[in-house]
Amino acid sequence: MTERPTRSPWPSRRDRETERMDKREALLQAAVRSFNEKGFHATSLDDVAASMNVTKPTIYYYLGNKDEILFECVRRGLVSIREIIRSVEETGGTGYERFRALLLGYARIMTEDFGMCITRTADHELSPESRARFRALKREIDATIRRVVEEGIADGSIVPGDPRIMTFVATGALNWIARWYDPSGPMSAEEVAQSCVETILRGFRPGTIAMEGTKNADTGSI
Amino acid sequence: MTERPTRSPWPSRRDRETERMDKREALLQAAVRSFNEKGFHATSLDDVAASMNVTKPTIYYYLGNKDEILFECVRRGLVSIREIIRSVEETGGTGYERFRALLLGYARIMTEDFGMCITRTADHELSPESRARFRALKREIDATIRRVVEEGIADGSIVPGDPRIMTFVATGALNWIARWYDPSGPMSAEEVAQSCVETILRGFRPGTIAMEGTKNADTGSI
DNA sequence: GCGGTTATTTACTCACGAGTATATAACCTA
DNA sequence: TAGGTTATATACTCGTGAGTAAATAACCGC
Repeated sequence: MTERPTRSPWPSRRDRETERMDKREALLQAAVRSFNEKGFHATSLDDVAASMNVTKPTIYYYLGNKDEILFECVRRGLVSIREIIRSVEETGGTGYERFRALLLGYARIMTEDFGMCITRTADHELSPESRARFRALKREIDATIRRVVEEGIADGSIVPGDPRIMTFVATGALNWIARWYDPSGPMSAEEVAQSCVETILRGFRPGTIAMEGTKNADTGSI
Repeated sequence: MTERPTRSPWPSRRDRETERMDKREALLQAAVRSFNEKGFHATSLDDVAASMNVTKPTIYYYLGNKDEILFECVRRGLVSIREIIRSVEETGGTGYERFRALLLGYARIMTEDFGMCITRTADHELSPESRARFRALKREIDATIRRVVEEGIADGSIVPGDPRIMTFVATGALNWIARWYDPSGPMSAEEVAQSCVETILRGFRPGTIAMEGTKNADTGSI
């Protein structure tokens, strides 16, 4: 997307570097799509390669072995979540407000390829080393969210309860999006994210006092 | 557990039949445990057999092929859920009351082997035929729960909203139990089930009017 | 247009694990 | 104790797919 003048037939060094990255990205995309669609084990690297009109060794050249590929996929998803959380943490506001913004970001990521890959990937599909890193990242995210819940309870903006369970319930409901959301379905990713988060926060019992709009600007809805 | 007098060394026909069923059950248990722990693909039937001191052909004798075994595991979990739902449907009460009882039963099953297997199993791990039956069962359960939500909204006992999303959020949060619950951890299955359901129903915003006890008798808590 | 680097392919190896044919043991019945 | 049925094991086949060695093509700078 960098604008350059009339393309020379002799690509510059920078072009070649970009091309290399593009190829890498394309292969990773093809891999994550296949992992999500058919599952990690049922995905053969031959097929992934073929889908991009190359052969298996090319995949090894760009991405490494199958375990490294899967780990890179979930890593990206988890890093996205971590970044969302980090940016929310900086905004300030009550625990509840931060929790809400954070869940919204989390939910959006769950509708994307790398995000979906996180919850579709079971720990034991990764090598022991990757698994340890995978778990560590998840634990870190979990701990951060839990802390926000605790702060919300402390400042009275979130209903009291067991923060561990509350975190699992909220993230569990969002993780599940990755298992049922269909981009070609009737709802957009953004609609799904917003309505899921609203439902989680609101609960099922009537009698809640406040009722926030579903589409207020501060959530950055499209 | 059936009490019989001093055991004869010549087993009756009935004993032999029972023994056969016991063996079948034991093998199925061994299989589902391994599926849950190591994943379907990483589980070899040789290992399952070895864990019960037999060899692979014995598994085929009692249980059929790997796909049939997995399907039987998820089938059992789903049938349990269906039965819970059916029994709740008969009790009557407001939509909310039935919804609550139903989620509680659902949550309990999610802490058990066959229940866990449901959410740990991705559709594509099953053969096309089993997958179709798996999906049909899940759809049926989902539709029933959604109907209860709709009835609750209609009778004013459940907060208004999109019943589809509400069902996915509630069941998603409970499905996730199967991914983090550790029987050897600090909380009992019953405690987990109750607190998760409470959290889902209550939501996160302060200001809810009623506050039900977590351990009232009508939920059949242990 | 030569030498070296970068990119990609062909053509393998190798292990693993599902599924099965066949033997055989155990045991029950007549 | 013979003959049949039930239960279990041995010892294989076979496909699949990860991973790699080695050849080769493409291209770049000089």
